[in-house]
Amino acid sequence: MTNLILSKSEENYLKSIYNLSDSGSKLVTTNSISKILNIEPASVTDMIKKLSKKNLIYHQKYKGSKISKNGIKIALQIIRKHRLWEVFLYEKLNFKWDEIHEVAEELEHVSSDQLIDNLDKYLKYPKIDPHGDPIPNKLGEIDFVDKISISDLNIGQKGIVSRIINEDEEFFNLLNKLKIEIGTEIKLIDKIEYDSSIEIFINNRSVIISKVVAENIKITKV
Amino acid sequence: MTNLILSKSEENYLKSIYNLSDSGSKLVTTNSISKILNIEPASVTDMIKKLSKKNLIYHQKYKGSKISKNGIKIALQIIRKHRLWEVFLYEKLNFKWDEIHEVAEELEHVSSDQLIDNLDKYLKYPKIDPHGDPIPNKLGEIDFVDKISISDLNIGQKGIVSRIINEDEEFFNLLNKLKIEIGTEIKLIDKIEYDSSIEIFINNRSVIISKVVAENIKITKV
DNA sequence: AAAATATTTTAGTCGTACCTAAATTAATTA
DNA sequence: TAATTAATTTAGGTACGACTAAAATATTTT
Repeated sequence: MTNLILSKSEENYLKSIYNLSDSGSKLVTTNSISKILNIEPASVTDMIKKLSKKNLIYHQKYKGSKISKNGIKIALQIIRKHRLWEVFLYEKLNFKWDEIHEVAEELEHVSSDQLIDNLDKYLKYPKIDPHGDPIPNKLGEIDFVDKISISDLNIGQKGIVSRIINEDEEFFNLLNKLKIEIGTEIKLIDKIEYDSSIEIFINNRSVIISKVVAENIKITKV
Repeated sequence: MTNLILSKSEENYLKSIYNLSDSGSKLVTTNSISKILNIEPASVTDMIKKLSKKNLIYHQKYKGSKISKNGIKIALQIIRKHRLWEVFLYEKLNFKWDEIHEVAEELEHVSSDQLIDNLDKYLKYPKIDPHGDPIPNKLGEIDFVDKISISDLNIGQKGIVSRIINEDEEFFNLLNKLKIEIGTEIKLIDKIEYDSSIEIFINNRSVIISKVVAENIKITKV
């Protein structure tokens, strides 16, 4: 039951369902899939039936969908491809950090195990992609490092930037200006109650960042 | 009229029509497309209508199809992508010579100009792919070096292997055994009338190769 | 708890890209 | 040149993956 071939659409649905499911634990609603894929709910229902029949998800009418063991396995392989291609685009082809996602969305559907294994080797078996997201290995094993938002730190605590969530260019420019990248050390100076913005110390100076920005920069404590 | 987006199928048809047309000069029959793509003639007729409507080919009922200026332009871009990916797979990912075609067939349909331009740069603007086929540049310009078959040489004449046509593993193994690759010098010793096989001198020894093999090894005269 | 609202599913369509069977046109052979 | 054969097109059908409109179910509000 592992070697079934999925269409590009099926792969995209499965990936989205996995991403919405909190590593496979949560029920996923039809509406949430509809929103993330920009496809009408009625169409989502159709695909849910298809994926159910293939035992990639379990579906209870009007309740929601849960991704199966095998579904997770396949989703992780798609995510692995996506993130390896992102590393390739970023490191070898000099794509900007905010340009890689879109192209990787296409490359991830090219189906060749040899291709992805050789690419992995060529890139020296990277553990994270340029956003800081972990790359599953060939067996689907993945490092779940628990990452917290900057605002979860206590005042005075330090952390290392380990994941940057947002993908648009504006955000990318802001990070560039602040010289924030994966690996940058951050110290929380103060939380401003008024608008939930926070003051942090990076690169030898203190700056204030908004709540939204803070939420999109994940860190690991040191 | 240049920036229309084509489906994977449309791209495959267009590429096949170009390849069958002798660089755009010859009329291409519905049957020949059917054979090369392994698609029934009736289906080919459907697609011919579609491509005609988009002015990528000209079609005369019951006569044949001719690829248009714009069709050639697009076909050459697809071929460019295919060959650049072949270079990448061969040189960077250590694919074998006979393994690259299939994967490149998929990669060629990934649509991103930035991707292909940066790949080109990364590969140092290669002029030929691992089979010896010329790679069109960004503008669609391509080196048409006239290549002849070994059997077109006169006895005693020398040539350099410049293109290897066949793609299967058996043929690859044979070439490996004979140590024939792109760049190898070949001298024609004799033509054997009986079965049209030919005797050649390579790597300091003489060998006899069959008509079929000879036809699949193209050379340039020295 | 009934009514109103939101979510999900069903039913019926549509374009794409393929198919088979039959009709039409072109090419070849007798 | 007439008959046969081959190539091509037309007509009608199918699976996929999307859609809209309407029905069914769940949730929230009054």
